[in-house]
Amino acid sequence: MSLNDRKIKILQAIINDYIATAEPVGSRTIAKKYSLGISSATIRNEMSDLEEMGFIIQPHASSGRIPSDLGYRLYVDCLMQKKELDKEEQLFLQNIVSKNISQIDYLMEETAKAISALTNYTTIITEPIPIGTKLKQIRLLPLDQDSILLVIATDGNYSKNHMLKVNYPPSEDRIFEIGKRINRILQGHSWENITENIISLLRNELQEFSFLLEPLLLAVEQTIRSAENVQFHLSGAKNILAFPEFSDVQKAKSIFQALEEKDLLVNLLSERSGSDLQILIGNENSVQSMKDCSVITATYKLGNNAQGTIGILGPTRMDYSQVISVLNEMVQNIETVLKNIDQKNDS
Amino acid sequence: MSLNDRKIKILQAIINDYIATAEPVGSRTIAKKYSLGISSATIRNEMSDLEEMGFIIQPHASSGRIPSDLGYRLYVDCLMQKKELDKEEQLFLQNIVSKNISQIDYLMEETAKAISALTNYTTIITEPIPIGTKLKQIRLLPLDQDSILLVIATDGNYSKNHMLKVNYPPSEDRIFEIGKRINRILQGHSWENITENIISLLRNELQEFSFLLEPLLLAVEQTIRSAENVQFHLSGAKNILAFPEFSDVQKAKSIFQALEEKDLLVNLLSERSGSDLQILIGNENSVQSMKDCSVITATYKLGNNAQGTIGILGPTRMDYSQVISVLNEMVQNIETVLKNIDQKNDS
DNA sequence: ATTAGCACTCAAATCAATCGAGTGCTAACA
DNA sequence: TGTTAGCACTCGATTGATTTGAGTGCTAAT
Repeated sequence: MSLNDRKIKILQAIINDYIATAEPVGSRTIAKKYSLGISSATIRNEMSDLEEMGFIIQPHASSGRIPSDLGYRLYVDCLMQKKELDKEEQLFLQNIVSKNISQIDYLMEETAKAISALTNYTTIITEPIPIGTKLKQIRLLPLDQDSILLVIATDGNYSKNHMLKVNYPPSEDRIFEIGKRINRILQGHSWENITENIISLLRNELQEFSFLLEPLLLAVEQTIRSAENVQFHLSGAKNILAFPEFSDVQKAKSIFQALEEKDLLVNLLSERSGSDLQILIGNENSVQSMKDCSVITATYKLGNNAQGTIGILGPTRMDYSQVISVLNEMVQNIETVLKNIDQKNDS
Repeated sequence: MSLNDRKIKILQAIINDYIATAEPVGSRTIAKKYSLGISSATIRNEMSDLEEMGFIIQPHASSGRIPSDLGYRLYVDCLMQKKELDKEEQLFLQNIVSKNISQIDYLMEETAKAISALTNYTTIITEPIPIGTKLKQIRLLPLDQDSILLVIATDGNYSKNHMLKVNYPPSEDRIFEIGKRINRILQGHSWENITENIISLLRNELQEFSFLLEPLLLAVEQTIRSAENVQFHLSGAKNILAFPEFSDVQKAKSIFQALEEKDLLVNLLSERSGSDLQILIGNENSVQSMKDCSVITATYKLGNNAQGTIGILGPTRMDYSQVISVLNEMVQNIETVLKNIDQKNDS
């Protein structure tokens, strides 16, 4: 018994139909809707073979067939035809990137929103930055009579501001000056690097403004920690409720549950096989409560060894070809922009 | 027929029981669980009266009673006893605030998370800032050979950074210098205020770095827009799925739908009657799909005329007294910290 | 005024009957 | 030998009848 051409056509018909309707597909349906030139009886015979080979499943004895994980796997690996995004969709995605170049966390947040809006699936993006992040610039800017804005920028195009309140503020020039000194001392250091030694250096430099020391260190720690943290963006979780396979609240809830566990999702996105585009179908992913879901992940590279992952999560009968084109398009957009930045940095 | 003491005791029992179980409450249940010293028959008579007065409803002829919106209203206005948070909960909430003073958007995000974690309801926070936001400080910081960090701070303790990429960067000193000039020109202006006139001033000052002009203006616009935008934080939406009243996926979905419409929620939170704490029960709120929900909102004042709102959304049978204590505690925490800041600013 | 007692109501659970989409198998056919 | 018409069969889903039980309202006795 071999996977001849006809069997493949039938399998493809089943998968297409099931992706569209979420209902088990019967032989008569295929005979009528897809003009394969053979009768439903013949199709039945072939389907029986396909089931024996493990590509399709009969949920119960007198129902139609649905694709198995293996069936989807074959589909994804061999049968699926690439879909081109139309101009409108391409522009939509390109716009998201080009409008948010200057702030990477906004970019990722908007990317997640855009993808889930376009696909109606759930989007998860991780934005990892290598550990050992170093301080690049620290500045103090006078704002009010008694507020100072502390700006901390680190490796990896990351920056964060902190508002410091002071009762007896130094003059503007002094503030700049103090900022410069702090910068001179801390620049280039990672958090682990900031020893008692450096702290006492700071204390010396700050002199009469020693009350700034504590909030300063706190802010530095927070900034580095949050730069080193896997930044994480999730969007479109509610889309899950739209799929009939999750019309059981219990199922929906267990997925929402999983979606709130950041560590679990980070793991899910990093289950990878070196390939840029990875497709995990049903039980292939390790999260038990998501065995009816597929996750398609793509990595985008920020140059060096920093890379992030975009994952799209939907029911196993998701529209793989659409998702893949969206991912490809988006990764390409992001990489074009970020490589651009990186090349410049390397020069 | 008057609302005598006994009727009130019975109503209270019904509401307490229904809040706990989400099941219609019968006369026998009350007779057994709450030792009111009267028989179920008497309770039945009283319940009949309470129904006639509109405080309770019989979902169908032979079922127990559930509180009506009016019943909850009476409960909330008169019957409910205040609940004190325990030390642990207080500390938990205080910590959230004290750990996030320096960045207001983080503070609100974390506040929303904390409240929904503590109450198991859904939390919505708006953080409105009066329009006509003015630029307070603009600075350029050299970062790399070819990246410049543009820092823009506005009224209302708001600031945002933007990464600028340049091919032929000026020297560090020049960068500072240009930043200062830009600052001198733009400081104190609102977006509407930036006329052609000012732009040409800028163009003059920038001279050979005129290529900075466009990204600069774009960043200024973005920052002001996002400062003036009602910042918005939503957390714990998935909690909705845990309540039996929303075990119908359709209902859950329609609520999730509403929760994604920012404008609608902003309206919901601003439906107010001047009072600091507002409770909208069931149909009292204007959103049709949320007629089975109650929303409790509290305003926190940032001094002057800037104020934000924290809203907690749950089923009408939510634990009003818990939610109110959490809100009071949190508003107090936030105001203490922010008033502190504001007093200093006014000095 | 309260309560025991009882008839009554109605949603929910249970069960049987029916329906129909779909299958597998067989025999006939090209 | 591969294909197909035909038919018996399967089983989930739907429908309807029946039972159950929590709860009520009313009445008459206390």
